[in-house]
Amino acid sequence: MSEREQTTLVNQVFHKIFDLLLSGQLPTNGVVNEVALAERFNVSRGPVREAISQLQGRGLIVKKPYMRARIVELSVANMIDIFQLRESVEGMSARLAAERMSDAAIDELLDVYHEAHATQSKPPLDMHTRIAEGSGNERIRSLLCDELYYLLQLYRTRSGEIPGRRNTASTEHWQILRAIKARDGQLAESLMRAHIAQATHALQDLLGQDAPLQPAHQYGH
Amino acid sequence: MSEREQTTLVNQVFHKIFDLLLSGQLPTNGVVNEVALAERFNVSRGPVREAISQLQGRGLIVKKPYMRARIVELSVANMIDIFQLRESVEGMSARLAAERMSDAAIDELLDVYHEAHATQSKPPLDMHTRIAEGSGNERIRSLLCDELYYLLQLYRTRSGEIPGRRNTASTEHWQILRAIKARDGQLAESLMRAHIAQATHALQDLLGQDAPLQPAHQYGH
DNA sequence: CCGATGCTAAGTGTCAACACTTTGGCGAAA
DNA sequence: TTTCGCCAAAGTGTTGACACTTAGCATCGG
Repeated sequence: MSEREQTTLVNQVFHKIFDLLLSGQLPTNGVVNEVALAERFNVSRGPVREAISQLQGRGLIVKKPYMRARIVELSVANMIDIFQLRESVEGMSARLAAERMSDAAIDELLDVYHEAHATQSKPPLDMHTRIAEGSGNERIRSLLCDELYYLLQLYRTRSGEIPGRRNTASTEHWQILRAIKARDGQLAESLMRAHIAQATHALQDLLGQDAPLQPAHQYGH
Repeated sequence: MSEREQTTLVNQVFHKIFDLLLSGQLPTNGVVNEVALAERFNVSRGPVREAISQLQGRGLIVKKPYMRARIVELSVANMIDIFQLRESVEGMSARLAAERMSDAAIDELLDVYHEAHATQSKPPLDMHTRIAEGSGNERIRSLLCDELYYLLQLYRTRSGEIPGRRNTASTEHWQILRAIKARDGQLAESLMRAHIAQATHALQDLLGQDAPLQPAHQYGH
């Protein structure tokens, strides 16, 4: 982590702020202070401003003109929104991957899966990433891997995993990969959607009983 | 349109640059010059920088660290990417709208449709926007109405409408609205997806024969 | 005692200047 | 003549200071 790209401060600051978000080390309340961060990183406010702007673009921070920036509410309701979005987009991603990935890439993906399954260490996110890359649709890949990725990561470290998922996820992944290998786009899409919808339902159950970590009001506009 | 919000220069500059993009008045090549724009608008480079950054976030401009920013390639291949993304997301949007919109909102939407159909003037985009708002999923609404909206608008003014669409679009819209009215989420999703997939196929046919306006290479990564 | 009004400090938006990188063209060597 | 490396000019990244807005607090009137 020490040898980041030496390009542009903005990127470095972006990741530093993100690391702070992940470890929960941001000022007691959810507010983000530009000058405080600038001093903390020994840079000017410009890069910090831009980094915050990018974090806003990725939905991690909410900001209105002269109001202070606040880190996004990670309410269950918000996560349901995100999972519904993922359900549709990752479904399409799987379909396209089944139709367009090269045979070599599919085999490599299967190998990676077997390794991960054997050691039980690899996070399942990697498979979703690879499928998105295999979709050949840059717009979809960017949405899943560049935009939503950070939000998901933040949610996972803040709220922990969704209960009772990890067991079933593995077999679901296997089925999806088989569908891709068989070049069955429709099936791959259905399986991927069901895979994510299951997590969504777990979240909806959570929402039914009580808010887990934070209040569940909208962040909305 | 003259009475914009008087908030923050960045927003004004953002829209001014976007208007320039729409009318094709950007320096001969596709490059975007910060200082030139700053002088043109009589503002400093800061706001222009941030506005460009936001345009980059919305995919209208591509930029790497020290390289000049360039306006995005509006190739047919890129548009296919976007339409595939829309197919999945707007499908989900229609499904959620069918399940969650209030009866009053649905009736109002039907009224708007009838008006538009009578005068034949309103752009169909408005219906998609309203359905996205009706989905109750802020993340999806934002993606469709805040991010993709500008790209679509830019493409339409640059490349014109997709041939042979406007006739069939109207009846397709009507079917989708009926499905929503009937609270049939599955049907609404299928119809919406078919509606957009049809446009996608028209684009793919275009891609098959010749690139219409601009070369069709990837804007990649 | 409680609520509204004006004030002060903190924070954000904007600006102009400085530092670094790229780009395109010129000249020297092969 | 062609190619490689250097150099100036243009453009982007970064900085610190200034202008404006908001949030919290004290004071005042009810």
